Amino acid sequence: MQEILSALAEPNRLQIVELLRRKPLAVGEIVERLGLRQPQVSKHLRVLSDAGLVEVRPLGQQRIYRLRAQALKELDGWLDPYRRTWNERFDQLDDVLRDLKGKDKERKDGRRK
Amino acid sequence: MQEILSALAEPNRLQIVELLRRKPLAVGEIVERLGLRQPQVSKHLRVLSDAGLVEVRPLGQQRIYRLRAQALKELDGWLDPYRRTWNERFDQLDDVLRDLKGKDKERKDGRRK
DNA sequence: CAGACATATTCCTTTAGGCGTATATATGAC
DNA sequence: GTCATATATACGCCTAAAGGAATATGTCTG
Repeated sequence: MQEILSALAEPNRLQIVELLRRKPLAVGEIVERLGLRQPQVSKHLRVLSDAGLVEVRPLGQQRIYRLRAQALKELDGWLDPYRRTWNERFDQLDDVLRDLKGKDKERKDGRRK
Repeated sequence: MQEILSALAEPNRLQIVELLRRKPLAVGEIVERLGLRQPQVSKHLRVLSDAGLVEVRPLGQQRIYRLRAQALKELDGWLDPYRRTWNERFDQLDDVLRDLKGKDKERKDGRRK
């Protein structure tokens, strides 16, 4: 998860991922579409690959990269517990206020849950 | 989006977010639970706040940080187009092979990763 | 007011990572 | 084999950003 997030955190890599959303591409195609230099694209693809976000298949002398759904599903799964939370009451601040003060202080502002 | 991702890419910050998933916390509580030093926690919270991932409310001399659902929803929304894709056929490689070669050569690479 | 507590900010050092250039590796055509 | 093409890797440079220590800011109590 950590690896996935830091892979996506780099702007050019995020662009690559979004490019690959449409369809798998060879390195050279990514190079020309993003206007980056070939070595940087290869390096970024390496990082994305290590993070499990893309996979490669050779086709002649070129390498076709495509997205791996699994990695994105992992990210999606990470969001799961948060989804549950933000549908309930997300402003539990008042509860915490009570926790922190706790010792039956008076509540002069009159706020309640 | 970019900002959200790079904020989450830092391991300690990701931990802070996961801590705050349960309930809002004061800075000092985060410090003791994560075993980090107070200035670093404040700095990380600053980054998270700039990215819109958390918000603060003062409570006496402490500051209560809590998650902002909105930011996570944004991330969730970013995944949307991918969700659609990975439910269909995600392995369009063969299509692309045909596109690139145009003629049907043999297909026996068989190598993985 | 002083003094405590909680948090934020500043300054400095160190490290991680991105970019550019050059080069290495691999495959196909001849 | 040589050459061309496609991609990967290595090396050095440079900037962003993380960590540490000290200090500033802010708030409460007496």
